[in-house]
Amino acid sequence: MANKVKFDRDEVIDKATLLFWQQGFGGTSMRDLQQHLDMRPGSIYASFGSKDNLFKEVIKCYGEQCLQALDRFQLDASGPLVGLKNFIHHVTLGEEEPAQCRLCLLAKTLSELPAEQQELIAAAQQALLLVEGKFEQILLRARELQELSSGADCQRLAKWLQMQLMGLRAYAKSQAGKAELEMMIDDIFTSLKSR
Amino acid sequence: MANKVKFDRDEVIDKATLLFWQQGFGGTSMRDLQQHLDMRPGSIYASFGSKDNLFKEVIKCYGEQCLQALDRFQLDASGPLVGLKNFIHHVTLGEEEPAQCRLCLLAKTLSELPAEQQELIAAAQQALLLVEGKFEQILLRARELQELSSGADCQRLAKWLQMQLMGLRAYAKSQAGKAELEMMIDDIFTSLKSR
DNA sequence: GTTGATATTGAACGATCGTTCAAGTTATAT
DNA sequence: ATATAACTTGAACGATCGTTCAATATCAAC
Repeated sequence: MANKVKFDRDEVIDKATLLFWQQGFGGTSMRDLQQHLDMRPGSIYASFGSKDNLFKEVIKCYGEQCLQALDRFQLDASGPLVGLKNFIHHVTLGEEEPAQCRLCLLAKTLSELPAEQQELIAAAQQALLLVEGKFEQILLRARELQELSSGADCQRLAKWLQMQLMGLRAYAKSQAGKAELEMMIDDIFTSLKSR
Repeated sequence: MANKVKFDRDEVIDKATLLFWQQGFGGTSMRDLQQHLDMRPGSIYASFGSKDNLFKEVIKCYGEQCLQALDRFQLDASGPLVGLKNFIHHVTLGEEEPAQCRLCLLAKTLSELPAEQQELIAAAQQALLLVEGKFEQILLRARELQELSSGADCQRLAKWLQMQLMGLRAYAKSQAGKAELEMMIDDIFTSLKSR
């Protein structure tokens, strides 16, 4: 059934995502990609056009997968805030991914790219906005279910949460203490509820 | 008085810091440095040994300058927490530095470097630890002056503050809204005091 | 089986990377 | 003035960068 000639685009993008995530955009060479994707340069360029374009697709897929993961954690949890907390646990302390991937790829991208790479920066910012929007949706649902006070400004809380998550994941790279991260996650939700 | 032959080491390191800060370690080539430092490769290598070593000195100086800035803001402020807040205002919203420098160079370095660059990573982590220690000192003084509750765990609060600052500066790169950042800084100090 | 379209291959391009070093320049001491 | 030490210069090295393209392999259609 599987087409042996034309590669599986999704699988290739997943592998590229992992590489870029671990090594950054600038730190990942086309030769790295050739090796890990098991593709020759001509094939990569025929399919994606350029390293920039491949990365743009990676960013887009990564953002979509974040949204999907948020939805998945919502379905599996007893309430919106619990689902949110499980998601945060997963991205900061989850162990299936390599250690280099504790940082959000989108934040890492914004941190790394110079101002000239306008298109890639915009792609990462756009993906982050979508995640923030999903946060807001979830928080709105939490407010409806009275997990948050009825006066909570969910848009503001979503921004706050996004900022917290960026800080948490950056801090995880500087001080790996698992127990401290757990405490901080608890603190984040405590401060979230008291607004 | 000034020696015309031997360059001013501090000035050179400051210029290198700015370059690395704006472009990252990997994104800054020796030729970039040669141009901005107005030094030829031989001179740079005679003085610093390698790009890695130059960067290690940059990291060290940057960390020390952070500590000095924290002290300076303490002296200029009416109280410890006000000085801390002014410092945070300065690093997230200060306009003398280029926009690319909103991120902490140390956090940016940890985000960018691959695991193989063990020495540089350790240098950045060490500098971050010193900053966190200074935070703790300041918070302890705030507790003595009853700006914090007598039961406040200042070591934990220092970690919390470090994490907040990383998040704030990362978020500043994704959503530049100045008013939102102001609000978030207020929120950080509100949550700080209520512990 | 032959044909035409489509996809893959890998050698090669010019540019740029971090780094080296022999030659040249400048300051100091006699 | 001259010798010595200290420092700077810039061409050049091999490696690697992102990318191209003519040659080759594989597919579907007749």
